Amino acid sequence: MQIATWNVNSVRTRLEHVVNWLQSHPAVDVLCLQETKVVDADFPHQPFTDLGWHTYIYGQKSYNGVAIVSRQPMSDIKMGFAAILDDVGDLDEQKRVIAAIANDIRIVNLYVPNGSAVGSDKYEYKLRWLDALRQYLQALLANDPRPTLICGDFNVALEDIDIHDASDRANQVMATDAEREALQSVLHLGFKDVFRKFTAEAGHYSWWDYRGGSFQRNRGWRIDYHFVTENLYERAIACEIDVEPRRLTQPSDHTPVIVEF
DNA sequence: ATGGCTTCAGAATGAAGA
Repeated sequence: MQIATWNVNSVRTRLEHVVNWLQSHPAVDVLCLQETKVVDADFPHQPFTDLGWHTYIYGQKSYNGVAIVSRQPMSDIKMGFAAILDDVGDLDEQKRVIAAIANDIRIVNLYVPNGSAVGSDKYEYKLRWLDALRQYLQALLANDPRPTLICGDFNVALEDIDIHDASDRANQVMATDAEREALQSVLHLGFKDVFRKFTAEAGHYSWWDYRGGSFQRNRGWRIDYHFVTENLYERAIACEIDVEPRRLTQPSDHTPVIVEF
């Protein structure tokens, strides 16, 4: 089984890229999308359903939004933190969480807030959101201990080797100790970075800034992940970043990451 | 260089992304 994650930076703008990619990667069973940037009523279901695929969406106007495209029907679709947590305050106003089950694997598709700038209101929101994610996953695993995968755009580089240049990381959003600690608190529930089962060295990235020729110079960040419970970690046989879509004209600034079990 | 691109929304001296 293959599961992929891809922040497409607008599913409507990237529709042709996404459909072509799925058609050229027939072994991918489930594709988790982030930053769909479209209200549910306007989501372009038809290009997917015409090819026999199933779509599960949780979107909003202009910003954020997550979706899952699956070759087979999925079950137990859960939108937002409120599907699990009682009091989520303002944390579901931005649509960033959708979960479902395929092949007895719980797949949680996430778009973690960016945080804007260290110390800003959005940065504080990001840290608060990650704490809610920890509570959400703790409750989810307690209610249902099946194999679980969380994937998506985490907007945090876990280690210095996940950044092309970490020298100023204390001042850089996605790289600060507080963000790493908040994400590690999530992972301490029992999740492991499956990419690192197969690849130890630096220089592998999933996002490159549109500006300054960052992709051509490979000045990237690895911020898109598959984190899996121990049973899935043992079952994983590959985890790869597919840089090819980043070479296309009018690309997303992120590229897909695929895990295979 | 509070920058450099790109998206959406809607008409901005914009907001947000990362």
